[in-house]
Amino acid sequence: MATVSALGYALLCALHRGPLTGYELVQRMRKPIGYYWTAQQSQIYPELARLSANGLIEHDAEAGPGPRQRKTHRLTAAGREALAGWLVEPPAPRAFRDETLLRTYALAAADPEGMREFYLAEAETYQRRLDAFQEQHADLLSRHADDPSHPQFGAYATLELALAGTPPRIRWCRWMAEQMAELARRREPSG
Amino acid sequence: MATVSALGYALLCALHRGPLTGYELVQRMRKPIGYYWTAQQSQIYPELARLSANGLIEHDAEAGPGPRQRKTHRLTAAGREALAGWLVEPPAPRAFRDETLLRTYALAAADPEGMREFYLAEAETYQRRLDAFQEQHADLLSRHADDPSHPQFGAYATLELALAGTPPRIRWCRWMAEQMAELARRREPSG
DNA sequence: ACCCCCATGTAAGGGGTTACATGATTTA
DNA sequence: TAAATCATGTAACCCCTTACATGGGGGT
Repeated sequence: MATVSALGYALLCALHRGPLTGYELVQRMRKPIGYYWTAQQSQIYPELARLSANGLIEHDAEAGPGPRQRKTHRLTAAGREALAGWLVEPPAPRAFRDETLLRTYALAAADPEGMREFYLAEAETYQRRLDAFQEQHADLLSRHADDPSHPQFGAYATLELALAGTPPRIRWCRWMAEQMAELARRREPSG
Repeated sequence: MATVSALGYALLCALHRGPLTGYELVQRMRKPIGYYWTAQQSQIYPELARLSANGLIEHDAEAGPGPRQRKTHRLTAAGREALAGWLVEPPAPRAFRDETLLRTYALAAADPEGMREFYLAEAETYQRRLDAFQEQHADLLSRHADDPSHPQFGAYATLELALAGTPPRIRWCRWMAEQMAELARRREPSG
């Protein structure tokens, strides 16, 4: 019973709705799958080989356009079982790392006007991300994915969290920009 | 002009309020600094040596309790300058990875009752985290760290974001638990 | 001629985690 | 006597990122 890495489970997750080739998996995992997981091509191919060796996936092979075969991967019964077991396991606590928060912690060592621009730029970044999320959310809603028995409800639900979590972050960035403006005003009262 | 890693800047951030020994840095970075950055002891000591070689920090050495010297590190003028420059740089986009969201994406492959328990456990985890944040927030408030010119305003501000971002996550977990209950009810209408 | 898309794979290097190692002093 | 604390350092391993490599087919 070989252990499976988080990346391995990510691939099983990506395959849970139907077979995909390695190349298709690479495409999907460039844009984050479930809006919160990415992987590189150079990770994916070796991991597919490992999952296959462990009997969690299997593939059909046909002649590809290049020098190598095109393989279409799908979950085996063992793979479906391993996935179902993992899904309900409480996740091991991961270390959060957020460079913006790290900068904020040491903010006293920075120029307030520079930090004001920093937070405004952050707010814009998150605003653009929110716009993209809203677009995809609307698309899934139009396909009635808000029904928990809909096959895409999972993807819809990840967007729900993104839509709930992003606006507070944007408000915080704007609030930080104001605080920095206030600081700059105090330090140089006459300009 | 050697490049400095994110970890290197994290150490400069940790040192921005005054000198610390390697051991003290290890203690602080076990619990996340700024509530969003951690590092292991085995990373910290080599990184301190690199920062020192690059002239960004320097240290006094005295006899320690064990076989090695006790070193107290502080920022140099060059270190303070490097930190101030980095603080206002827009952060390189990092890959988010969230196992909970990954599981949610593939939720259709799981048992609804198992997932309901999963989300309830998640909600409790975040609730406990929120309680701890609120305690520290109250502590910093009692020391008037909500003033942007207060030396601890940065730490206070990181807590502000945590306090704004965590409740939506808890509400989402509870909502997911309800959705899973609804799904279970539909699949087994008579129990 | 050159670049992009399909399609799969390997190599090198950085960053992070877990565990090992030393050894004196304090606490149970 | 056993452990925890102080204090610094090393080794092995895994994961991830960037880049290299092959080679046919289609577009400009």
